[in-house]
This record gives sequence, structure tokens and C-alpha cells, in this order.
Amino acid sequence: MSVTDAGRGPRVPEGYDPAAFEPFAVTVDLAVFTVRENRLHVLLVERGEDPYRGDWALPGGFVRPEESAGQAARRELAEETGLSEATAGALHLEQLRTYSDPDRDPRMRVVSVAYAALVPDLPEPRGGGDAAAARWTEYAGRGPLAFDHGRILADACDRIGARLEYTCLATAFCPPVFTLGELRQVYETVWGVPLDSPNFRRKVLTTPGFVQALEGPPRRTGGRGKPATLYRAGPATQLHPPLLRPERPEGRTA
Amino acid sequence: MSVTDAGRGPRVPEGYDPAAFEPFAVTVDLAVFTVRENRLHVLLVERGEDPYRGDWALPGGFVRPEESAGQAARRELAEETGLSEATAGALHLEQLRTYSDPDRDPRMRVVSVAYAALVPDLPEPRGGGDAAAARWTEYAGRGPLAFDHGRILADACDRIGARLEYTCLATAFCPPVFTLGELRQVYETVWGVPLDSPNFRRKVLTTPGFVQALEGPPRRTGGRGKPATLYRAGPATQLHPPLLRPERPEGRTA
DNA sequence: AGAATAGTGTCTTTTAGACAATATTAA
DNA sequence: TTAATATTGTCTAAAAGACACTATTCT
Repeated sequence: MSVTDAGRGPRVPEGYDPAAFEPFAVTVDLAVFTVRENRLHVLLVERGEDPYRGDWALPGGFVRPEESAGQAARRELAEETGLSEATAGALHLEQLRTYSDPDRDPRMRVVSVAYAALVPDLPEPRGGGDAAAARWTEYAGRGPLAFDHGRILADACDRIGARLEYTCLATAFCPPVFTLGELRQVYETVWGVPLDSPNFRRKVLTTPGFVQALEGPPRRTGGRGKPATLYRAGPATQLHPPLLRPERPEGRTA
Repeated sequence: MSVTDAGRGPRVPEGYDPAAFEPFAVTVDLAVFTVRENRLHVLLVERGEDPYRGDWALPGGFVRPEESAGQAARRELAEETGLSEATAGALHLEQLRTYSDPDRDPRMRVVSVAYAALVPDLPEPRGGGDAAAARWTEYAGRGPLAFDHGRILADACDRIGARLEYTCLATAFCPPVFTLGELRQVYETVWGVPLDSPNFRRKVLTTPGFVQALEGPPRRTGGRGKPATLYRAGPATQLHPPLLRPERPEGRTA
């Protein structure tokens, strides 16, 4: 709806003046994922003030008056990763959902738009700037987070895992040039299950536009084994039919 | 992030006081869908004030200080459909995404959390209350909408169509008791493609927990033909493997 | 009888899962 | 040689697509 609907009923406390009713602060929170050494990692910052001083939290910040939430998220992503805005602009960033519980911040009403970013393995964030204590943390070993960030992060991880099934998103975790073994490890790391290498290869290569083979010489994936053909991400964004996650042994529908 | 991060850098205009920087208004917008006479319909309201006076818009309203966006959406859904809060509480409602373009409302900064609701065929909304001119409108025949509501509505429709593929959401469009023919028409209506009836039946019935057959006597779907067995929604929420939408003849990967 | 919808059955095609076997490199 | 990874190929199983055919009811 919009502000002029204020006249339609009791839903608007008082007229049109934004100062006449309690204002909201709007922030963005970022769940920045990467795959490091075959384990899922997330970028966390250490809080320097109360409440939750010393706890870990998701990076984020206020949406400025002249920017959209998406622009704020992109700006924060560049700041926290230490990348240039141009480089960060090429990273995959997508809106997840908005958290608006009245009590989610003990001091005032803060509505937060959560974003997920998928990045290739980057260097440790530089200490400079205002990202006082940003650090890559293994997802499986994380402790409790400040505010409702634990739930936001868990939601983000669920979403990323689901989106790997029917989008070509996995290439966002890889550097510009990668092997199929590296791409497979992205799936195995996020889903936490091993995949059959020949079947994975068949699926990826028969999905038009998922990846494109490069001309150059092959390269080894880990440092061992036969050198693998190099690929880059193709133009496709959707996976039809999807690459379904193997089911757990238990019942499926509950 | 949270408000105390204000001290961390230039991201917070001025300290912690919410009155010290431009406040945001937070609203919810609702895309309420139903299937009527085999055509997709959406609930729209006519605007009574400028700007966009006389244009159609999505129903919605301000988030109140003591409620979450989800609670606001549920409240608005009850108001606009004329149902009791208890009845409306059983309807399917899900958050879509948040729209925060600085210019989306010409008068002030309004951030809107969009929700989609799926409802069975309901009576025309009563004129009473503050839903001054709410009306079911055929989706295909809609005109331009106020603000960015046209885009919100299109996004909502895309999302609903995609979610029918891998969730059991379609039953939300049906009354508590329905036939498989009615359920199939939901898919055909939202996707705009005909489905093979025997194959659809096989898929639905072999997905555990999607629907449950009822004891009572059968009922005719349109008024013609053989009476059909009645079903109600089962406990399942996800479809594994999904019920994929038939591909269009063209290339699949854009 | 004819139209309309429900429901069953079957054959084919596509896709996925399992897995054997070969190839290429480093240690 | 052995370990590790890449790559090809084959057989089987599961799922979907196509479609013939029967059943029941109304007009």
C-alpha cells in the first residue's frame, strides 16, 4: 500500500506525517558464504558494543536515506569483504526475507532485510576500515549469534541448499575458472552428502548453459590426480530438470 | 546488524537516536490470489486519494508498532477479505520479498514487505469496513497498478507458479474438500498449460501425504460427468520429486 | 446417443542411480 | 607402485509422457 491510504481507516495511527507515529529503523543483514577447504564458512563480525558485546553477529548496517536495501547490502558486502565496489558488484547477492519481530532488538524497532551472498574463497578480510573484527568462520562450528542472527543464518543456509537444486548458483562459489571436481565439492559441502562423480558430470554437462569448457590446458583439482578440464559458468540460471539432493533414508514428507 | 553498530563507522548517520536520521515507514502489501471459474484472480482495492487516485492497488497497510510484518499481513488479510481473524488465520500466507526503492512512493520513504496469500474461492469482499472498494479482478485482464504494485504482483505470480512445482501449495487454492479434477485445474490455471489427467492423478496419489481420500460419497466437479472421489489436503508440504511444469517449446535456459 | 468428467492400464521415453573400467598425474 | 582424481561407458531403476480404453452421469 502507500502512505495516502492513511485516510482509509484506523490502520495508520495519525495522518501522513511520518514523525507522528513511531518510526522504524531499516537495516540489512548479510549471510556471506564461501567454501574453504571443503567446509562451508560464513563471514561473521565481533560486536564491540552492548548488548551482545563480544558476541559474533552477521555483518550489516543501516539502509541510508538515498539507497535501496539492495544497494545497502551491496555496499556492506564490499566494505566487509574488503573488495572494491566493482569487484563486489559481480558477486552473487540475493534477498532472502525480512525480519520484523518487535522485540528482535531490545532497544528500538529495527526491521532488517536479510541477504545471502555467495563468494569464492577470498583472503581473510583486512582489519582496516570499520569491519573491526570480521572473520571467516566454519559454519558447522559456529556458536550462538547476537540478536536473531542465528535464525537468520540458519534460514539462509537452508535457502542456499534448496536453491542449489534448481538454479545454477553453485558456480557463484567458484572462481571464474574451475574444474567439475571443484563444482561437485560445492554441492557436497553445502548439502553434506557425497555425490557420484560420473553422474554429476553427466548432469552438469547435459544441462545446456550450466558450464562452458575452456580451451586451455587442464589443471589438477587438489594437487593430485589427473588434471581436469577447466570450465567457466555458462549463461543459464535455472536448472530444468533440477539437480535433486539425495534423500535421507527416513520418510520424506513429514 | 543492529542499532549498537552505530558506533562502528560512517554507516549510521548519527548515533543511536532514531529521530536523528530520516525514519522509514514500513508497510505490508498483499497479493491475494484465488482461482475463480478456471481463471486466476487477485484481490485489488481502488485508491481513494492522490497520488494514483482511482487507480487499483494491492491491499495493505502500515505495520503497527507492536506487531511484526507477518502479523500485520495476517490482520490486513482478514480485514480485506472480510473473514474473521480465526478463519483468515488458516489461510496460506507467505512472505515474498521486500521493496525498498527510495522513489517507490513519491512522498516519503516507505519500505514494504510483500506477502502472497492463496485462498479458495471466497465471496466478494463486503463493502463495509475500511476496504472501501476491494474487488476480485482477473489476473490476465488487470490494468496498470499504483506505485510499484504491478511489479510486486508480477513477482508474486511468478513465485506462486514456481512454488507449485515443489510444494503442496496447490491445495491452499481449494476448499477443505476437493476433487483431483479441481486440484488439477489449479495447476492448469496458474501455469496456463493443460496437464494430462491420468498422469497428474498418478503423480499426486503416489506422493505420500499430498492428499487423503475421504470416505463419503463422490461428487461431480463441474456439474457434469462421473462423480469424483473427494480428498482433503494431507500433511506433506514438500514435493519430492517435484511436479515439474511442462517446458515451453523453446530453449530452456534463456 | 452424445458430451463431459473420472479412473485404469500400458507402452515408451527420459532421467537418475549404481558402478565397472580406463586414463593421467604426483608421491 | 600406489594413491588420487578425471573420464568414459554400461546396466538398471525410477519417473514422466503419451495415449488407449472403460466407467458414470447429465442433457
